[in-house]
Amino acid sequence: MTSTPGAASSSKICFNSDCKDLKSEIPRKGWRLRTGEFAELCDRCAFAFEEGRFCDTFHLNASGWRTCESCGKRVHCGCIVSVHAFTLLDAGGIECVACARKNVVMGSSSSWSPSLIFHSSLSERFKEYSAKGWTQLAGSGPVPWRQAPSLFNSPVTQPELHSRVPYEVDLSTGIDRLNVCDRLSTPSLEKKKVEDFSERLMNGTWKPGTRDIHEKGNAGINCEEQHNPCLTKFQSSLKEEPNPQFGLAVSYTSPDEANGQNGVSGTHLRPNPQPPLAKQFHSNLQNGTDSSGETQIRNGRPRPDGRGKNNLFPRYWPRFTDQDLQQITGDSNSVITPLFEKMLSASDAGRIGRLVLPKKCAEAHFPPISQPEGLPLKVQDSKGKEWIFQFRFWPNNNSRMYVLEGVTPCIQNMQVQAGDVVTFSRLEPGGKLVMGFRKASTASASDQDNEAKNSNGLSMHGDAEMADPTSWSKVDKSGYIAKEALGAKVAVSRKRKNSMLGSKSKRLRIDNEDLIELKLTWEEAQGLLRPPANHVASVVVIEGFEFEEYEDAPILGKPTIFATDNMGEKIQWAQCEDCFKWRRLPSNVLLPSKWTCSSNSWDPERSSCSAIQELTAEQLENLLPQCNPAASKKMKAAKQETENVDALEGLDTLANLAILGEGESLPTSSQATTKHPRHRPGCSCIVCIQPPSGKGPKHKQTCTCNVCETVKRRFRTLMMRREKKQSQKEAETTSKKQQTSLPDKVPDDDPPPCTNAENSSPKPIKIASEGSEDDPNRVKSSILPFKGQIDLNIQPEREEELSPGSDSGSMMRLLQDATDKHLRQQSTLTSGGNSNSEVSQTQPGGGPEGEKISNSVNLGASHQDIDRDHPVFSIKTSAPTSATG
DNA sequence: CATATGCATGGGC
DNA sequence: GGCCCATGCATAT
Repeated sequence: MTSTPGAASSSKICFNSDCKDLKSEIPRKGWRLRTGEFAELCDRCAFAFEEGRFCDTFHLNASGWRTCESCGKRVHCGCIVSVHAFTLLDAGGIECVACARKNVVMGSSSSWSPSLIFHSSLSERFKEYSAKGWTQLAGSGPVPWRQAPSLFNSPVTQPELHSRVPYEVDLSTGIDRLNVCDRLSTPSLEKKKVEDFSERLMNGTWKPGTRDIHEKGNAGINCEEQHNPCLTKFQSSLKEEPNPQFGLAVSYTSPDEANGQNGVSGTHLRPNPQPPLAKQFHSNLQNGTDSSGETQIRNGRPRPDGRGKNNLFPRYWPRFTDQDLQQITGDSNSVITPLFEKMLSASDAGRIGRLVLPKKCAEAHFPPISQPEGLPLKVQDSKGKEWIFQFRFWPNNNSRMYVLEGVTPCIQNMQVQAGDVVTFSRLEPGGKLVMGFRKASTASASDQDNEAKNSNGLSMHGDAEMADPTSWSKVDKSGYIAKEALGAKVAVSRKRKNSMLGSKSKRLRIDNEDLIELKLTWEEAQGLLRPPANHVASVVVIEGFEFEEYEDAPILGKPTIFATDNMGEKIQWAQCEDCFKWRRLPSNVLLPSKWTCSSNSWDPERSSCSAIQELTAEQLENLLPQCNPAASKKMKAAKQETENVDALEGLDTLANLAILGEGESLPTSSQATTKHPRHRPGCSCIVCIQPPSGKGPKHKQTCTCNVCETVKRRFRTLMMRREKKQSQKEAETTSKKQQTSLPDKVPDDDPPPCTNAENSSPKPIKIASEGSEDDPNRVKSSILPFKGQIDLNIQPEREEELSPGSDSGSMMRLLQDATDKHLRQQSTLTSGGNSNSEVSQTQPGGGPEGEKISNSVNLGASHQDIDRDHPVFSIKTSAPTSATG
């Protein structure tokens, strides 16, 4: 916040309206403002603030003072300055932060802060309260929304749990127990309370001076995590009320139905669709719902089954993007309230037409049903088209399994498939249930079409959006409003290589490396891979292509947006984890997955979250869409487009190679399906990996999306590396280059398949055996050589194995071809061209000789396969662990 | 036999 | 040990 200009810093006067002093020369940070900046104070005020005496000093006569229930300390609860100083208690009253900490019982408590209470826009919440019933299917008409009941009905009154209710809004009023999540038992009641609350805000408790208002505003919108430029936009898009001071996270729950179902924590918080909001939502859920939800006082009825947790798992937290919302709401004045979302499983997306609904979500957001047959539910999609599903449940053990039947048409219409996410929201007014979707990866319209129809690959992406700058930028997290429609642009091929895996192995365990490689999505890999710290990827230009080499295993880094500034200088934009502001950084900078402004050593003036963001929302919007194309920047090589193109097709294969570990490395917040064992981003489970149909649209060869670019880049790198090693090896093996024509295979080249050859010996795969499976093998062979060299490599072999017949095969082939070409050229250059070239043939079915030499060098070697007489068996088969090193 | 339906199973948390 | 839920699978159509 230093000298950065900004609302907060524009003035030279202390931000504290009650203080007329000049700011400290060295700006002193105060509380965080709505903009994300921090109030800049004079020394005195800053000191007071730091000492926690600010309110004592300046707000002494203001309303909002309350007493800590634990220590009796007086705490000002009516301003943004003090927003973090206390915690609202479930049972009413407040607790100072110090006491709250001591009493924190819930593990998740740490994730939220009292401020969260104020996060969401009030208007939103208000609307929430006024939610009506759902529109049910024909004839049924609006149905009274059921209360979210039972979850909170738990008779148990765990006092301890009550200790902290994030959502509780009780500004010393009678609203004490207004738990944001589920306090109101009836809409009307809720509304009333809300109004009451708002009224109070306007009146008594909160009536502050202008400054206060300002602060409040901050509190309402900004507190910790909302600093999104988009917020404003978002709000407007949602038609939020003009003065959303506080965001009451009150959820609306309807009276529980008689069927005894337990409502889940209900809708609880309705996060704003924005990233920040989403985050907030999460917090709320965790805290409010999860933690205290059960304990909340509800209307009573204990859950029959005694289950207490109603928390909607993170994986179901809505993470709508503005885009999503806008898409859904259109231009109407409607307000969309995200309810939950679910990543489609193979089953969901299959032909069966049954979409399993998370129990809690179903109970919380859908009309209560007491009979297994359930009832028809009318749902509108983002295009306004209405669908009628049968919302029902199956008795399952002592519980229920909720499903939406008849979703196939809709699923197909939306062109979503396993791995993609369907979202459910409520549109107000009207309470209409709206179903949206988010492709695991964005894809071009055409691709989408293909996907839908072919059901090609499952979306490997899972939550790829996180990783893919493109999609990623659209994610709530980014807080950036993407304009593209969902599903828009990039065509990321989602080939699921192992389509076969799915059906047979239930829950595939990804024990072997092969599978592991599939854990990351392209986007993820592309967006996150970075050279290891301290290791700038060396770039070698070969044949017009730049190859980045990582001496060490690449690491996962923070996705950034590469761009070129006005000066033509290459730069990259990174978003702060804390304030979500985008910061401009040198293009060559590698950021840790979690990066914040404070780490912005490249721009001291913006090394603080308080510093204004250089990019305007508009610019950002413009920038983001370019992500994909932008990715092309990385692609420096322009030459041989054609050939590359061929290679590109196989790039996806490489993409898989370039997969590190699981989503864990991904930005935590980005995990769409948090911890879901099966649907984690990058998850290689059947759902995530296997498309129902096993087919998937491919990216065009000319695609320049980030994913493709990355893949290409990696491919180049691999090639490069390989070349390098090869040349070294050659040099070593024979000083006589001439032999290159038949580069002796390096004796060692046949490292036991199982063992990874060392990098030192780039063992190209000599033979790719061909056999029937050649394609795969070939590919493998070609790829294998790289393996040891780059961690990214995974064993392509596996892929093949997994989905022999899948597209991967062709991709592999293409890749192989590309590789071969490349090698050929190389060999030609070095050895003057030889028979090697022929090797390049990637013919899958290649004849018996099918040996493929991935490396020009090995050509000879291949023949000599050590153990294998038959190319067919070559390495691959035997060695799961990539043989080569 | 193909598909739809409903419940059972079992892995993961 | 219980719950959730993806999928399996027997049965019905």
